Amino acid sequence: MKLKELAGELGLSQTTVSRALNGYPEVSEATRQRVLEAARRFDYRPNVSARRLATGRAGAIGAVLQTDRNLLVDPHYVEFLAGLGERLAEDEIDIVLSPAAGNDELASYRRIAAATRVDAVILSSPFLEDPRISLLTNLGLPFVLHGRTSTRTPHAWLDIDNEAAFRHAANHLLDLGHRRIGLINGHTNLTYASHRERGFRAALAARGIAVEERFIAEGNMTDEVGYRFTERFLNDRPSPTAILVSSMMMALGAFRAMRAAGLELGRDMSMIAHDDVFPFLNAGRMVPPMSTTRSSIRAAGTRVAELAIEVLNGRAPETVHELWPVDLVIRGSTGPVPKGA
Amino acid sequence: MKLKELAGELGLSQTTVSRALNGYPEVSEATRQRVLEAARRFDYRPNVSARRLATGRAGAIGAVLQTDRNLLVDPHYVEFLAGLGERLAEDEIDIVLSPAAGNDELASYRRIAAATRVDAVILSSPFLEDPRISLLTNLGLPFVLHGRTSTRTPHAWLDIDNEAAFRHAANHLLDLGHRRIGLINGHTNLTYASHRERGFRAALAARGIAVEERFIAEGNMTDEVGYRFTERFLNDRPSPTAILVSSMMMALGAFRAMRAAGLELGRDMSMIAHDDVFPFLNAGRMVPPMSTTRSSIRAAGTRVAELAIEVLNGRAPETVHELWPVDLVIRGSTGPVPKGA
DNA sequence: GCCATTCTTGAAAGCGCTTTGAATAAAGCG
DNA sequence: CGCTTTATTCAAAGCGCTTTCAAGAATGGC
Repeated sequence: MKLKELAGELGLSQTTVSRALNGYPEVSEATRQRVLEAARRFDYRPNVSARRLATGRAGAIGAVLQTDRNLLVDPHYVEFLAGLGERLAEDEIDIVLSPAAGNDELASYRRIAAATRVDAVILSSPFLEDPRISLLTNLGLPFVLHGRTSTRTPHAWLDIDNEAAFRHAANHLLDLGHRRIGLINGHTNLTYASHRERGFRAALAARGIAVEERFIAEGNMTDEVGYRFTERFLNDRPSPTAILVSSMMMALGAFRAMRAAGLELGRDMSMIAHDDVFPFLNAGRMVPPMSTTRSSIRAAGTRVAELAIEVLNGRAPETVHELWPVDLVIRGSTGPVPKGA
Repeated sequence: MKLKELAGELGLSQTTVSRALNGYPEVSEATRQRVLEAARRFDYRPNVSARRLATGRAGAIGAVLQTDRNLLVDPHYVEFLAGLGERLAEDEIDIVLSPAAGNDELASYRRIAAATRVDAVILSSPFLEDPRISLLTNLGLPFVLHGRTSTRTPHAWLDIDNEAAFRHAANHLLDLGHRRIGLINGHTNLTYASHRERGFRAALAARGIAVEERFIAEGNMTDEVGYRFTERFLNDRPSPTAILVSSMMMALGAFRAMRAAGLELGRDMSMIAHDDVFPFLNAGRMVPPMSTTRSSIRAAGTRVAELAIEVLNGRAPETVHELWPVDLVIRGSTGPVPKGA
């Protein structure tokens, strides 16, 4: 069933039917109802390609899957995508995934822009200096960034307040009496990791406590990396009495390392981890329950989708800035400094 | 730069230019070269929507993102997607992601079929009884299944030989003298998990060894679940001297649990885990190196993409069946039964 | 009751590409 | 050399939808 046929059935022109279906105002209400009813009855579905050709819109938003940069082909990103997709589906916008080999990443954005298969793209996990921003701006391909960069080019972004989150977390540990605090972070060329480190340092500095550089580590946000850094910290005497960790994955590894060292989390050592709120990884149900800085990455995805839609509808990208506060959730993995430590 | 303009520049018709670019034989080699050169020079990019409209193909393949079923929004699936996308990109086929709420999953496939935005879909992690197969068959939407079902409806699939993999793994443990062997599996309503259990049971049965049901467990393939089951196994005396584990994630948890119980992996206890070959989780570099049943899920994605393309090009889906053998890689996490166990 | 508005509707012209059917030029054959 | 094949090229007709431009019908003001 195509538009022409439907129009034929109704004894109307394609024009009118098209308008009725797409909610244009210059159609009488009676006609619109008649058209909608018929469309339902004949199960009419507009041909997407035809519509896209006619409107010049792709009806899709792009996301790049970093197949090489391990870091991003990870649960954090998937959760974010889930949120994104949920919202886009409401507006019948597809999310098309472009896998990109890490080294020619920019080339892949160029390809995306040239191919005109998407109306906008979503950027994630930016670097402090991220060439994608100016590239896309120059290419004229609309985008919304999840995170921030130090780039001056104005653009749309949504981010969580990583700096404040880690400042508060560190403050909490300081309040508990901890003085040797470790930080297991993501790679600090990534903005969020850099912001977290900044927050961490700020908290210590505010109390005149020197940061011990050997207790600051960065790496992929995986269990394994969490394990190794924690192990290293613990072999270094005097070792930290508390650590701040950038992801729950890393926290799992850290936890393992503590266990392996015969330490009990929450008693012998404290830990606060950043929790992106994965459905399959409940910080509150762990043993002991994990103290976290918490912000749903899925919710961020949903909102980013919304912002992208607004931008496509004409909202000026440079007016789109959202900075979300982050909850600090104190549970059993944090406690006072053990005696004699 | 559009086709018409390019043709104008060349003094050729659109027809000829189109054919030259698309590799049709009825163009002289000289002309083809001239056209290709000009296309490069003018950076000509065909408009995808136009091409899709003209060819009647969506130029996209669908994949459903289970946003509710925790299980699938997971690293395994992402790896698979990465492989899929890599291959599809070569043929300029988009992969469009549809997030689906778990309960109305079938509805979302119906929507996809109705929307005609994709030429085919990819199915993953099927259940033994999976209604999607007959649904899609009835809807006439081509698909390739990664995995198998017990459904009789003929269709295209690619799977790894999970049964043989776990049979071999169990056999290896039996050869080492183990008699109490545990199995930590994914949910057995999923085919692959069911096949693995079957392989496991077959191996024991072949040697006349009774399976101890309390050492068979299934759950989400996460670190946490691996931890809990292993802990449970170890508290049950006599406890298993070896376990078979369905994913590396679970294996990490199992490892943690052993550590916590003061057991050394590879000496006090043996473990073989299934390794989907994640770039960020190297079984060989763990301590001790993990013995695994190994099969790259990314490679499977690549091949599934290829098969999907073949199906779209006319290959009969019922002729598309691939069963991949699985490597058994013995490393340090397996050893003989400890004395006195 | 007349003319200017405001509503509704339609014919037709694209959107940029592929593909059919035809025409022309070159080549092959006896 | 005349005629059939074969190799190249092209004009034009879609693909199914949106949208411009125009026109007819209905409404309103005076």
